[in-house]
Amino acid sequence: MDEIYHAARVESDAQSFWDRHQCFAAKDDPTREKYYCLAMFPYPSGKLHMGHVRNYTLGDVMARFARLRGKNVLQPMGWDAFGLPAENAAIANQVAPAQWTYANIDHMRTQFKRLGFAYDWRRELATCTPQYYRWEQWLFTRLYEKGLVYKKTAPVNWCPKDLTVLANEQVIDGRCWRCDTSVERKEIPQWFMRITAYAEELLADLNRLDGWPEQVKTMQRNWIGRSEGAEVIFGVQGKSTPLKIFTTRPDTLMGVTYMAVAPEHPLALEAARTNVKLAAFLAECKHLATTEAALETQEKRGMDTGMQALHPISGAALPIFVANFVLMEYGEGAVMSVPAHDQRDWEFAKKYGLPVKQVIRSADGVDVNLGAAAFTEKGVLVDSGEFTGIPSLAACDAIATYLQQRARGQKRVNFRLRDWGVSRQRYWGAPIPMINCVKCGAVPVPDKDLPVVLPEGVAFDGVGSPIKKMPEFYRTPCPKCGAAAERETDTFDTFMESSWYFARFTCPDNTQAMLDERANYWLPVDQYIGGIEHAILHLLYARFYHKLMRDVGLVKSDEPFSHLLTQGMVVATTLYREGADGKKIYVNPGDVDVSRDDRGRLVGATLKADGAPVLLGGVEKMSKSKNNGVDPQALIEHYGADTARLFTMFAAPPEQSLEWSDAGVEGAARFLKRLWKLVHTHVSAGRTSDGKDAGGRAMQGAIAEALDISALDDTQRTLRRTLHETLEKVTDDYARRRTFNTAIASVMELINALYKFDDRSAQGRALMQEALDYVVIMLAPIVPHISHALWQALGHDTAVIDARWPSVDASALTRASIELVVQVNGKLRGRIEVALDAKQPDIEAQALADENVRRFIADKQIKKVIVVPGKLVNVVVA
RNA sequence: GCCGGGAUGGCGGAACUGGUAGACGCGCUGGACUCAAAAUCCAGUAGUGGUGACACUGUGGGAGUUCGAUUCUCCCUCCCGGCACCA
Repeated sequence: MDEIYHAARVESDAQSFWDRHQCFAAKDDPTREKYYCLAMFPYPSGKLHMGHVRNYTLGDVMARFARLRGKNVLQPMGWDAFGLPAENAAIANQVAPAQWTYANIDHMRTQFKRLGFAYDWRRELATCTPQYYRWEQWLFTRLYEKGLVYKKTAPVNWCPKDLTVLANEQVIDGRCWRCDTSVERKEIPQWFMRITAYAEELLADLNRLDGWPEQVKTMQRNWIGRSEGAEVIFGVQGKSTPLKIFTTRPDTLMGVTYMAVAPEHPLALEAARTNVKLAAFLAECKHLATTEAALETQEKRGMDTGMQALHPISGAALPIFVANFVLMEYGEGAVMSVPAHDQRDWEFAKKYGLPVKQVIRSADGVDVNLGAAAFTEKGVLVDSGEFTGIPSLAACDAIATYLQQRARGQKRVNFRLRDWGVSRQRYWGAPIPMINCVKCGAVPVPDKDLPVVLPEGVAFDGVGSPIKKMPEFYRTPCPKCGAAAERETDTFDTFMESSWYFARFTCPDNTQAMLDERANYWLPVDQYIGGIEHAILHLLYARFYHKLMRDVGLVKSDEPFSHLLTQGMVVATTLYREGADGKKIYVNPGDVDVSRDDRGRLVGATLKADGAPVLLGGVEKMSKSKNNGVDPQALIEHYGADTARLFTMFAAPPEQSLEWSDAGVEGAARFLKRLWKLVHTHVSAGRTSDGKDAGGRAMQGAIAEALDISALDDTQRTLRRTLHETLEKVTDDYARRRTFNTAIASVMELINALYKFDDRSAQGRALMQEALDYVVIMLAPIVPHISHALWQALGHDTAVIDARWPSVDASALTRASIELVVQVNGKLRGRIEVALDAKQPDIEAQALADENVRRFIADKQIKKVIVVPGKLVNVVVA
């Protein structure tokens, strides 16, 4: 064993050992308990950033821990390879998206390997290959046959100057990010997946996901947004088509004073044909991005259409307004407005001078002041005809029943969840396998013609998708009638690929089917790890997809991920300069020199290239678009993979967001050096007699004699108790709490204790051997390379990855006495040492005898004494 | 705007079920070793007062529950994530 720790050598040795022995090639083995550990696969953006290192180290730690506990582990890796950044890179660098993507994958794969992750690389997949996306196309056509896929118009962000569809990310303050033109909403036909058909099940099954964080389940519940209420049908004066709405408060129906419809609603469009001012208002409403945030924070505005709705019970005529906050794709594109009992309606009514009619009073008789705000609580109905005097809850039922009997409405459950729009008017994605025939309509591509391959060698001019200008791609005969037809040139949302990759990893080599029986051995994923930013969209779509695959007979389980760990984001300060047009040009933290105040806070930064200052933005998620990712490459090259892994695990608990700073890495490196030195000192003290090597040659055999627990002295016994207490804590931290930072801290404490334990006796060395063996195993999931080397140095014939996690020796944990804290009125005043089995009166007496405690009690009267066994005594005085 | 989180020394964080606030690490200060530096080792390190034992204050701000609150409840401030076309 070398005296000095050489990370680079140790790491390449360990990695070539794992390679040589195919250590991480997962084999289906129904006789063994399987453990499928998966970290969300990366988008190949170019190079790894710190968020990746954190994410994949977490996964690797859990996979390696499971292996030490005897599980049959699968841990694969692949690439979420379709997406917008490849198109941006294509425009910026004149390189085809495919070429750019594959080059990034190659680079990032090398970086992954350098970090020593225990992946089964034989299963690697990239979603941009036809071998992968053909099955997604295949499933889509199955779902079309089942009626779970349909086409309808939906709005997109449209730049009228560039004549192109923009992603939400490309709309900045309502304007196109390239040309600054005000963006418009444009309705175009798009494909949808009927996720709403699974809304009830997606909601209900959250209750069975015991291994998921409560906050994620809450977010998904709120997103699905199940609400009970009623559908109400209002007549429209002079029209045959009624106005249908949904409300969660049918009890307030008698308080409706006006109706509000979306700017795209047929009634609005009709009214605008003869009303110039209204037409102008509708045009203005188009200049709004498609995001809900933009919708909810804009000024609420409206305009009277001049049309009248007819109240379904009273028959009263109600004005119909167009309102910019009502959206066509939510529900029916229309709402009933009750200003007295809904705050948004109240504000709108105040603004436009509409009547406010109270129909609910508070149940406890407190006066309601509608001059100040709406009264939104439930209560008792007033001024509501035959429903007057009924409490809200009962009134909801009564009114719904009344409406149903007259065919003017009914009880209904409504979901906030909307169907999933999967069409993208972009190039770098999986082609949607549909053909549009003038005669037959939309026709799915037959199985024998799949996959529909995306042409890769394309020229990219930045305006629209290249395949929309390639007749050789889109011209094709109709599979049904044979007439000339056109392929769909839109591609799938990239969430499609990431919704089923976890299943494909179980059988990536199958060229005949999407999945096979192997999926049922490995699925569901036992541990899924990924950023909290995916709490809703990705995780909900993946759950939906899993149920779709189940219902076409591909998998047997109901849910894809039994345990979920949502890692906090790695965040960093953003740095930028303002361009000539006022737009922010983001600068990478690696390209600047920073200055800090004496408290270590960032106060300024200058660009290395020109020495001139750059501006400080907020602290945000590390991302490509904000250019605030920290490149871990230099860190790995300088200190090694183990130090990088150790530091990212030590810096914060996994679920917490982590603001990156380079400080502290040194401490992780120092710890590994101390560990190495400790083992080296122990090993170089020589082998036991049965080790038989006085000449210092490499050899097999024990380094220390067998441990005889009964022969230990007090100091040795104390150390052994510390060792087993540490093992107990670390095991719990790994298995239950997943707080690897505290596990590392405990091992650091143990190492500090081992440094102080200077005992060259035979039993002292035997104890040191046990301690070092355990330390190496406890650290092996986090720093696998150095552990590999140290395990061998400690005289083991087998590799540490094949070791078994040790068990706590309960007998080592016993102690004769315990320290209790003594408080007076809740403040710490003393400590006492009591026997483990001490009785309460004896403990009280001992506590009251403490000198400092008596000082604080003085002549005051003792009201009571609280004894918390094993913890403390609190004396309460008057 | 809505939904979900977060805030603890100079810094990252610990305190797991309401029971010793600040484990572990970084940084800093002093010392040892060295011609010197680096590395390493030892000691100290929340603030204020005190030579000291120790005392008082202290977990974003305000109120409350409790013998006892970083932890539970209510209100507020700021920060972060998501909001359906970034992934």
